[in-house]
Amino acid sequence: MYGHNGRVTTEQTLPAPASASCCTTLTAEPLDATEAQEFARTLKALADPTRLRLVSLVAANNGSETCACDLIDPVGLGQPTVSHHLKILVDAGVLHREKRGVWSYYSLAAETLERIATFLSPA
Amino acid sequence: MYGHNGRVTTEQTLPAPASASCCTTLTAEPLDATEAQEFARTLKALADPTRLRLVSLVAANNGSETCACDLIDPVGLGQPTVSHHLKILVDAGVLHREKRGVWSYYSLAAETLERIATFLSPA
DNA sequence: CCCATACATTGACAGTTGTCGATATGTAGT
DNA sequence: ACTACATATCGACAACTGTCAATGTATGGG
Repeated sequence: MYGHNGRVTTEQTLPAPASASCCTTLTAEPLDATEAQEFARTLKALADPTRLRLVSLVAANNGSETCACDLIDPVGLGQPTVSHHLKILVDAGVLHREKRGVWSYYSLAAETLERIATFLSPA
Repeated sequence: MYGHNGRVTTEQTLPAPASASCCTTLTAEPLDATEAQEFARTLKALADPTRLRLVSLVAANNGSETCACDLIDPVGLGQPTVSHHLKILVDAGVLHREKRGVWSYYSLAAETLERIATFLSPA
């Protein structure tokens, strides 16, 4: 996989955030195994201190665009490691990536965060 | 640990959900490493399909109390495994445990869910 | 006192994850 | 073409995780 045609921008490894989970909430009714797995996947992407910091850095920088190079120093890890974390966040639909020139610009996927937040919201 | 006085009810392995993070949100300003680690810990507890189902089962059963025995069949895993997951959820402050007689009753820690939900809420 | 029951803990094991150094890929400038 | 640079991918490795079978611990009933 990972064709070499260079047109990988804004990749969407997932077909979509799935349909059934549009209004599902954790505390309303018992989750079936499929819903559980789906939400666990997104939560897993967020459940890492480095990735939380990456998301917060991108979000805080909302006005101007954030490229990967701006994210390496703040988190204090190697470039491949940061790239790895960003991929996980993009794959999970938490961040969007747009390649332009040599740079990759990241932006927040607010919809996903919103969805998870309301999913977890009790009552 | 785990004293044998039978009065282990509502154990609180954590001193408290920490103070600084009372109003912190993911998207407002960059998280420092400590805040990130703290939220990641709670998110990690939730980032597993089995544990999500356990929480939803407990929450859905809000009226009557939920004992561990009621949770084993629905998730289809062994008793030790379920016990293990419940411990993780209790340690993370997502569930409360109250031992009474031979049974352990679990209830939702809505505060924690609320806190995480508002933390993730964008804008 | 003994047994059945409910739950927790232990030890083991495969699978996953976070990190790194090395390398590959692609872009832009000279 | 060559070089410089930004980013992604690969391969490796230690650490962590989810699961189970076996065992431990405590409670209540005879």
